[in-house]
Amino acid sequence: MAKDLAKQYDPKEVEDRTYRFWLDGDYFHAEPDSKKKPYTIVIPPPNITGQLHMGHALDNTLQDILIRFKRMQGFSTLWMPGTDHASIATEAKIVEQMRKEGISKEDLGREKFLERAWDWKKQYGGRIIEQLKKMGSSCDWKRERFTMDEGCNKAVREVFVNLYEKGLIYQGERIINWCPKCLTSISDAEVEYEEQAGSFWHLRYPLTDGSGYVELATTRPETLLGDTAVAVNPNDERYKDIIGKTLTLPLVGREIPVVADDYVSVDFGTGVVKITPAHDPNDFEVGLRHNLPVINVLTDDAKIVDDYEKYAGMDRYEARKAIVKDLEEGGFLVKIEEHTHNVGTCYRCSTTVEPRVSKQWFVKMEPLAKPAIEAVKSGETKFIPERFDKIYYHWMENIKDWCISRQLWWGHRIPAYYCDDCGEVIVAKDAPHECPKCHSKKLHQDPDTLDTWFSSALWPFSTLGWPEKTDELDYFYPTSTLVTGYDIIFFWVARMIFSGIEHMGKVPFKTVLIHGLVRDPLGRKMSKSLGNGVDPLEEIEKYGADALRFTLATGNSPGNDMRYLPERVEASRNFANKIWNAARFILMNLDENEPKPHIPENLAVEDKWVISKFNTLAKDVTENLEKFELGLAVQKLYDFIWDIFCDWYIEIAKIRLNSEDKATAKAVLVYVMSGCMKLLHPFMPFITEEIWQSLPHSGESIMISDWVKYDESLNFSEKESEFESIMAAVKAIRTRRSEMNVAPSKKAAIHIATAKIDTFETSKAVIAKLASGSTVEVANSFEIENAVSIVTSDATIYIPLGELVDFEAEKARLNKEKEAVLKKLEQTERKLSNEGFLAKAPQAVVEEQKQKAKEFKEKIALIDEQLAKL
RNA sequence: GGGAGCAUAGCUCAGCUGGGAGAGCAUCUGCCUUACAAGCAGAGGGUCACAGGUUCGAGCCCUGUUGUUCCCACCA
Repeated sequence: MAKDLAKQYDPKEVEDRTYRFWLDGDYFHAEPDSKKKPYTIVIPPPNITGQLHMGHALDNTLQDILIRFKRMQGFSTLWMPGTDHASIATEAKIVEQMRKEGISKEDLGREKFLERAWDWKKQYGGRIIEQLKKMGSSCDWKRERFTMDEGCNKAVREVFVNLYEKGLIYQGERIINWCPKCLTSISDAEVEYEEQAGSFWHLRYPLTDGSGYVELATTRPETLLGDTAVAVNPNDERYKDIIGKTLTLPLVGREIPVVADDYVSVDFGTGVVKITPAHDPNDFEVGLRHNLPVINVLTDDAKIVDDYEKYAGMDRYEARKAIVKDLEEGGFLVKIEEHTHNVGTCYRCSTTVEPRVSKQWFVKMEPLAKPAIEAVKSGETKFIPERFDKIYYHWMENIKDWCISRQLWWGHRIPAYYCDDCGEVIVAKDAPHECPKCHSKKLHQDPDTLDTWFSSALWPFSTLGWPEKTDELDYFYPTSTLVTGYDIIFFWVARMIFSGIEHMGKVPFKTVLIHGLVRDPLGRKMSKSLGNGVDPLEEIEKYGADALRFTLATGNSPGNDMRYLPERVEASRNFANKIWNAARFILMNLDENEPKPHIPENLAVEDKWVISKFNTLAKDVTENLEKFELGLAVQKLYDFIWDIFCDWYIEIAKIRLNSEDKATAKAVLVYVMSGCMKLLHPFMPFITEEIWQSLPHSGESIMISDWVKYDESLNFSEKESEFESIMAAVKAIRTRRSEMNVAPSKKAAIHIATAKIDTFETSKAVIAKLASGSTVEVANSFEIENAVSIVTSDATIYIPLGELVDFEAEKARLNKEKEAVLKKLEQTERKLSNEGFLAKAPQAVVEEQKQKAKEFKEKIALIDEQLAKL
């Protein structure tokens, strides 16, 4: 940053250059260091298919703020980066791409398909990493990982085998959620429920003995083909005598029993439920209890199977229409009601999922969930904000076994092998050469892959080298803070917690900082289909990365959503510009060999005021950051820099820079500016580095400089309040002049009558400069004609503005002012006359009120004095 | 059906353990004051959703109501 700078800050000129400088300096890299304490964050690995969106921008801004803060505090700070293979999302994209070329997965074959997927990874996997760099993210890129790299693969196999051997992974024929479009099973967590308008078809099934009909209602008439029973509540008087009888299934002609089961509620619908064990999770359970056959009537892609000639090949909704029509014609349809109900959809493609019985691999959850609940209850892992505890407990306590096998090719292949001769199942880290039971060499591996979240669950330790015993694992695990959105607590956070406890014996992180979603100005989720997403890269291009980061950090409180408004980025950009210009001003006043930042001797009152305020700021910002109140911290920095430093201190410094005493003022400017850059650095890394480098400094980079520490000896509270008297006078004069429409160019003499002569005498020049005074005189009292009078709590100020003075207006104004003060005095006195208040309120609060009452009374006296003169 | 969040200035939101209501944007007035018009100085604007309660004192704590957003839950 040279001294002859542009009036406006140009982020484009600074950002890439500065980022390269950091990389060249290797400042992002962390090593285990016994002399330092570790601070670790693992990045939520973005999908290789992904492009940076506002959610990433927020998430990574928060992480970078914490990382940079802790790095400056002297921790050995590791931010572990990487990407996720995102099995289902990536596979879907590649299949889609192939479809456009007219090729199917089967055409290509597994091996070729995987080659293609790896090509995709090579081509696009790095894209989002480059985008994260644009944000200024200080990740340790030397340690970048991928969920399907060799180390992670090894960790996955290790975990699978461990859990299998402990009996915590098993294979079973169960009802699972099936996506007919993705053609794979998905876990419960991957199903999203949405309310849909549907119908309730009332049907009647004839009793086989010809004694009548049973009426029931269903939302899915097409599943009738797979009905193997009808159920009623055992206590339902209406149906007591048909329990045990059989019905003839319409259209199919199969005889099915009437069973009694508590699952059926007496007061819903007709009290009769058709049971289709193959296509409904509840029915499946009922089927188990009553030993009912399971008849699958749908294919992989949700078409009717060949067994039902008439409907074979129809898709489930077509079949529904045909079946309803046939039921109607056969006299089995009683009526159709409108009915809204929850329909499960695939979280990736939004297709309605089809519950389906199939053989899958599962993780037994209960034994894993228990210690994971305990870890949060005991405070080993803390959620911020705390309310997410409850959500977590509720999920963990009601968790069902986790279906982990996927009928996909892109992912970690399940390390299970089957003997073609004897059917033995072998689960092993490495492919076995022969069957341990019958020594056959004819083995084949399970074709399925694992749920993407299976490998991300291991991320906090697989990235540190587990299952090897590495120094990194020893030093950086458990990690310190996990930063993520509330939308993936179940998918990821919960699973990392139980995995960490199970495989490492320790929770994976101490704190989980939860943030909300970034929404559009109308409060809607940003989405591709709505087209309301804002591209962070475009915003960076337009306003700079610092402005974007500042916007996302400001006003963001943990767990809450925020709206992204263009005006706010603009305001942030303006703030960056403000800082830039403050720096320009300071630089143009510095000498070639200006000393490094220090606190000089002979501080003036305003110096002590600003230093004391800055000292308090450092304390507040540090405390806020330590409590994860990033939004509060950044707000305080904004207020200090703009209001206290720029609008007051720099303006005052202008006087001093023309005087004898300029060295002190320069030193204070440098000290405070440089310190502000440090405190602001975690939030706005680029501009702060640029400015810090151009100011006198020691060290290579601001990002590895020492954090500002609060220093009790710099707390000048008396000088603060002294200077605040001066500020109050300046503000009061400005307001009066403004009310009277006096141009700032019109200077006027200022006379200050006060008991605090020394205080005001010292700051005469300041008052003259900031309040447009031609001269400033201070005395115990003045007798001045034709003057405007202004009363503050410790002074009466006269400004002879001759012709502008309107005595009637003056009188009215003074009376209005008196009125206002009287009201406040009344409030205060009411408190002070309350015995409860005097007896129970803390002494300090009472004293404060007494002091106020005194000040109000003094001010009223001064006003009365003025009124008497008019 | 269960649970949670939110409701503060025209708009978007802060307000950290209860002690005299804040910011940005927008509006109005006056300023090119030698860092910044992406700026400076000033002004207006709020029954802190509603109703109770606890307390000397409530935007903040408790109860209820209304509105709104979200999460969880297999009533066919």
